[in-house]
Order: sequence, then structure tokens, then C-alpha cells
Amino acid sequence: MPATIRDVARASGVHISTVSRTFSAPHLVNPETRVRVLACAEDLGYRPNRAARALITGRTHNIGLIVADIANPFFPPLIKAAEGQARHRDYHVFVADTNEDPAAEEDLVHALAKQVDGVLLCSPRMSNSLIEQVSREVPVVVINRQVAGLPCVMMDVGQGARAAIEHLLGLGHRRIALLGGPRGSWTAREMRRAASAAARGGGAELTLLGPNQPTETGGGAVAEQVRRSGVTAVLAYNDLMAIGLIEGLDALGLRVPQDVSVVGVDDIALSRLTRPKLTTVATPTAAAGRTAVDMLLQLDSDAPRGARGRGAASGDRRTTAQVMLQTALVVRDSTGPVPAPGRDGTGA
Amino acid sequence: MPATIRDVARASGVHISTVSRTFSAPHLVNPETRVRVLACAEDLGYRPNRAARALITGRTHNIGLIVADIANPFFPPLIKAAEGQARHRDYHVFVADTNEDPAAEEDLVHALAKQVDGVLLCSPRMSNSLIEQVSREVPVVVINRQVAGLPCVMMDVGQGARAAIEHLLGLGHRRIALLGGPRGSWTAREMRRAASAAARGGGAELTLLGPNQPTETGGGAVAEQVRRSGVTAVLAYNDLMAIGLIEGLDALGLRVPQDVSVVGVDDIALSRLTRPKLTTVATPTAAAGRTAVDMLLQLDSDAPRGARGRGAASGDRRTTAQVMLQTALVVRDSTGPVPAPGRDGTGA
DNA sequence: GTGAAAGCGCTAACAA
DNA sequence: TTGTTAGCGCTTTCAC
Repeated sequence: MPATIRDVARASGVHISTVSRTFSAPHLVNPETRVRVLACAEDLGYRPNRAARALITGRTHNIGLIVADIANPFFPPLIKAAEGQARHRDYHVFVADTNEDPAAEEDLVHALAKQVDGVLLCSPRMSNSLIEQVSREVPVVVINRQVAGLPCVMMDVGQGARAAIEHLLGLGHRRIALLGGPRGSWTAREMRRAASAAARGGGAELTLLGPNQPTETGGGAVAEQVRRSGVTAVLAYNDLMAIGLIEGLDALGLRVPQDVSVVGVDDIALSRLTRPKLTTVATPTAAAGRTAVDMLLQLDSDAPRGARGRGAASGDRRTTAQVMLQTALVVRDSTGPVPAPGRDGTGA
Repeated sequence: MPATIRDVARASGVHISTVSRTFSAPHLVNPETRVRVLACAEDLGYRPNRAARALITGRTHNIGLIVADIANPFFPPLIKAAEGQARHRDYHVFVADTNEDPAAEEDLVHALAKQVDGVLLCSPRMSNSLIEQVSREVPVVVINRQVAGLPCVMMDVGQGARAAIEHLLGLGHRRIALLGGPRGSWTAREMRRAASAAARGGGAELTLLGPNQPTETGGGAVAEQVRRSGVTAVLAYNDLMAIGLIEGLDALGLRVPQDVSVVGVDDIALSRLTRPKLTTVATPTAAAGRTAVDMLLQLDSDAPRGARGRGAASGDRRTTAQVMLQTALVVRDSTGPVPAPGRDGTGA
């Protein structure tokens, strides 16, 4: 039913290769021929079949975007930005959800590999070595993780965690807890490292709680632990956990920020809408999505491809960019001065 | 670099057509040959190229999912559910964002058409006639809208709106406002119709405010109008607007639910986390995503396709299902009894 | 049960 | 500037 290149050729009285050129190398065809072909194409509603084209050019003009959980509010802005940037460059985006399952990540990369020019791996839970391995099958840009030798887009959560701890120190807190994230998370590791250093430098004690599910439920689940630990402030792995924790503390009769200060990470839209409004480390998720797409497409345009170009210099290691995006502490209402001794929730 | 069917054929000493059969019609090949071929394939890391296969079978095993705004919290659960269901059936999903732009919707369908077996149109802003038109190019399932002759998955927001109004009537409210949604929204129209009827039936006066942007900002923007209108309760087009409205009313010194009751629609995750917790009409978004995928794939398996089957009975109108999913009112803390006269925010 | 051959829609040498 | 030819990776008749 849909018109093919042959239909257009027939209608405009030229060979199919001329039609092909009209679309993929217009400058190589006589202007008059071109307008005629274009008119016929328009007429028939012809659009080149990208899949057929990909078969020979080696470029699909598709990319894959693999995330742990589409419904986690951290990801949608990233997905939206990546998709927008990709489409702006005339690429379509496969989105896939792994449900936080490392094995699903690997499967997905393999399944998508033939249909895409590259894959964006967001906050992968796979091991670094596995990532390197799959990156030999299809170009990969990693988001939210550093993998040596691979292009990566990271957010400087280390700096963010430091800023958060210093903010808490400045409010007088000396007993602080870090609500860790999921096992295998690069972000969680970076936060831990930076928060520990900052706490140590400020003469504060940092209690590590975790690993935890990076969700509201995960945050609520540790409320009791937080209470028992006697800390006066908490830095959570992300906003969702922070919000869950605040709810949990509330249920235990502890007020935020009067009894306990809580800081999140990500600055999801939600963090502005809860009561109290959340103090959090804003991460540039949309920028990360755009940047990652640009890097992937850059990689792609460098790489030799296609039926003919195969086996050429495709193995050369070009300098692989690693980008670190800045974060910023946003102080809202969930942090406050350390409570006076005796006023804390564990006492009277 | 990636292994092709020919590599496998060479390695296992059979013709490529035998390898092909091993994957697409295993029962037609001798068990012994089959295991040998499979072993070689495994060995070489061979996976059939779906795009090449699609060229001849006419089935891409991809679907398109077109939404107005990925970052609108209403959509991610739907996207997640649809993607999960699709992948469960061995389909990959292109996700595209139109930024609420009807023209972008049309472009996207055309751009995706050749690469997918069908498209899911979520809350489309296009006209019905345009939807019918594009549905002739590629199978379409419409979500959140009724289009005659096309398969549709709807949520019964009419019933939901009625339940919400009745809930408010039961609390004594007689002056109620309906915060309308965006222009061209089927949901907005259904809500208006049902809410008007229910209000009339209950002897209440319904003030229509809108159309509005279906966002938090859109909700906040009408707070002043709501105050001036003197209503004691508001039914908002969606939760985001309801939450924005509550914020806006708060800024004007009006308390929810003491001064004004507010009901949302959708029951997004967020609605459980704000203060007050939102009373809202829960819509089964995940179920809608799954159902729509199932309907699309059903359609797909009915349709004759492929290079050979072309032009057969592809024009026949099979009975196109239209599914209406139930909604449910969830009463939380943003609704309460009508304030006693004199206590309302416009007075002392 | 397997191989030979044609061809899906398209691009890319090469020749004219 | 245009046409000819070969072929991307795969499936599917049709013989054998």
C-alpha cells in the first residue's frame, strides 16, 4: 500500500537510483528532475523506508534509551530531553525499562543492537566489565556512571553531597546519616565518598544506612533506624527516599526540620510540592539527556559504517569524552538548625 | 562485525535458508540439524536482523507510542506499562513526545509509520478526522479518546466526574467550579458533560473555568478566578492542576479543605504526597497502556501483511473494539464539608 | 528435510 | 547528470 521508490520512479519517468539520489544526495541531481521527482513523491505520499536504507548504509537513525524505571520521576525529564534532542537530529528513540534488573539491561542491549546506531545506558546496574563488553557490540554512552574508556555523562553528585553536608554543618549538625542508594549504583558510591570526606573535615560523625531501594517506600522503611541512630540530619540518596523518610518520621512523631533535617538529591518536580518543601541537590537531568544524545551521535558520525566501510578503522580508540555536569544545592524548608539538646524526638 | 545468517550457514555447513527456518519455523527442520545450527549461532553470537526480516515479512515487531508530554506524571506509568507489555510480546517501543502540539503528532505518525506495526496515540490533540486519516497509513489504537470506527481505550472520566460531584454534593457544596483542561481534549469534554449533568441533578451551580494548561502552573493561574467566583469546591481536570490550584489558593490565604474543597483526576503518585493529600478520581493508566498494546497487537495479527499478502483483504473493516475502563473516586484530605456561611475566604 | 533462486526497498560503485 | 548492476540480511516459494 505505501508507495515505494519504484512507484515514484515510474510516476516521474526516471530510474529508481535517481529517486534515491533525490532524497539522499539532492545536489547530484538536475534541479528540474529533482522538482519533478519531489512532486511525484509528495503526490504519492512517498517516504523513504529507513529500515531498508539502514540495511545498506549501516545507519538506522534510531537510538536506544535504557532506563531502570520509567515511572521513577527522575527519568521522565531525562527521557523527554533525550527524545527531543534526538528527534531534532532526525533520530527516533526506543525507550526500554529494565525494572532495575541488571540482566534485563544486557538482554535489552543485545535485542536493540541491530536496530539502533547506539544506546544510552542510564544509571546502569550492570558491572563495568559487562558494560565494556556490550559496548563492543554497539556504541554506548553511559549516563550517571563513570566507565573507563567509554563516553560518559555524569552529574557531580560528589560536589553536591559535599555542599549538602557543609550546609548541614553550617546549621550546627554534627550527627548526620547518609541514606545509601541501591547496590551497584555509581552515584551512591560517589555520594558516600564525598559525604564521608566532608563530614570528617567538619568534625561530624556520618552514619551510613543502606543499601536501600531508591523509592519512597525505601525511604520510609528506614525512618525507625534514623530515629534510633539519634542523628539530627539525613542526606538521602534521592528525593523520593527523602520524601518517604519525611513521611516515615512524621508517623513516628518526628518533625522535619524541627527535629530532623532532611536533604534529597535530584530536585524532581515533586520536591517543590511537598510540605515541607525539600532542600535538595539539583541534578541537571535534562542537560544530561541532551548531552548524551549529542555524544552518541557524534560518535556515530565518526564511526565508519555501512556494507562497504565495514572492517575499516572501526577499531580505533578515539578519545572518548567524559562529561561532568555541575549540581547545585537548593535550600528549601526541610533543613533547619540543629535542635537544642533535650528537644530531640528520642527524649521527652 | 555482527554475525549474519550467512556466517551461521557457513559454520554449520547448511544453506542459509535452513538457518532461516531454524529461527522462524523450527518445526520444518531436522532436529539434529537444528541443534547444530543453534549451536553455531550461539557460538557466533548471531541474532536475526529484525529490520531485514521486516523488509520481507512486513512486520517490524516495533510499535510507536506518541504522548503529549513524557514529563507529565500522568504518562510515565502508562508508558512503563505499555513498554513492559510490548516487550513481553517481543515488541520494541518507540516513544515520542509531541509537546502538546497537534502538528507534531501527525508528523510523528508519518515518520514512524514504516518502522512500526502500529501506533498508540495517547490523549491525542489532533482532530478526529485527522486521526482517521493517519489510521489509514498505519494501524492505530487511540488512548483517552473516542473515535468512531477506531479501536480506543478510554477511562470512564464521566463516571469519575459524576462520583466527584456527588461526593461534593454530599458534603453540602452547592457552588462548584470545573477547572477545564486543554482545548481539543476528549477527556475535558466528557468531564464537562458528566459534571454538568450531575450538578444539575443535585441542584448545584457549576461554574466552568477554562480551557487551561493541564499543568501545575495552569492550576495556580486560576486561583484568583476561583476565589472571586465564590465557589466552595472545585473539580480540576487533573491532579497537577489541582495541586497547582491548592498552592495558589494557599497564597491567597484560602485553606483546603476548610475554605475550599478540591478534587483532582488521575491519582498520580504525587497526589498521595502533598499536604493535604488529594481527593481524586483514580484512572487506571497502567491498565490502559497494557490494554492498548494488546489491542494493537491483536489488530496486527489479524491484518494480512508482507510482500506477498499485500493488497489482499487488507481493507476489510473488522469489528473494532472500544474499551472503557472504570475509574474510582479516592477520598483523601482535600475535600471537606462546605464551610459555614461567613467563614468563607471572601468575607472577614 | 534441504537447497536454489527470487526479491523485500533501498544505496552505491561504476559506466555511459 | 543519469542508468545499470550488485547486493545489504533476510524469508519464502518451488524443486528436489
